[in-house]
Amino acid sequence: MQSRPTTTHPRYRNEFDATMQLIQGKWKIMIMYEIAETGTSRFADLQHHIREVSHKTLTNQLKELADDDLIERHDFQTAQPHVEYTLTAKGQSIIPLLDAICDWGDTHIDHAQIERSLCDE
Amino acid sequence: MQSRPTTTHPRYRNEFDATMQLIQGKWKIMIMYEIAETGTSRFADLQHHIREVSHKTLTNQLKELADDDLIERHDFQTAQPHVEYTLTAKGQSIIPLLDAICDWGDTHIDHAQIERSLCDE
DNA sequence: CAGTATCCAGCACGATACTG
DNA sequence: CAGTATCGTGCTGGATACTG
Repeated sequence: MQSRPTTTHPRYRNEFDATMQLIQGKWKIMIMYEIAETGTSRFADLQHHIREVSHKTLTNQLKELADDDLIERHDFQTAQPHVEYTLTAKGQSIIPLLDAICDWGDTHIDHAQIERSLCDE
Repeated sequence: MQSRPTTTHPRYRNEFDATMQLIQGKWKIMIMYEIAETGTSRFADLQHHIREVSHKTLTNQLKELADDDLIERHDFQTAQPHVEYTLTAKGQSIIPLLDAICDWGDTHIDHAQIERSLCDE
């Protein structure tokens, strides 16, 4: 029904809600982290580093991250499909925030309840 | 009362996941903010300040915040029910993080898409 | 006033299979 | 390799009604 998000009414209740919407997917942060670490990642790379994510969900979250302008999708248009993902400026600007989230968890949450550490790497 | 099973197998994938789980409810941040501003809030106060939240959901999220030791529930045990909520030390420690989330949204998200500003208050 | 119980809609995510 | 499409399930949160 509704076509474009041009002059649509607000999609977020407040700034917090807005930020949360962008990073709330089950694997979005890990995807961002992975791309940030390597500089650029292909679809298969992400699949290998984030073992538990399903194919479909990885696709979806990459699409949402791209739609929200946090990552950029480069399609090399070759015979053998070749797509690379990188962080946008906006995406890079949010990394320190993700670090802060990681650090708070590291400091205030019982390590016994945490499967695998991320921040300390 | 109800104490959750003391099974110690990890409930969180990593620190980020852990932190997110605590603040991920639709109204949790607004609840935290409201309590932080006033110092202490009653159930009805929260209902009045966060108009859109349903009764049941407010109850649930307060319970989860309390279970996660972010807020504390004081029951005055009087004839007329009287319960007050305050932030725990852990709860107060997360406020700067919430501010950071708010600030990032304020800086990087189009204000036209945001219904009501929270950070600037 | 504060909390519980029940039922229900939406959606996020997974499993699987198919495409170029 | 990268991406669709389809189907199913579990969880979150809303509506409503009842309790002390």
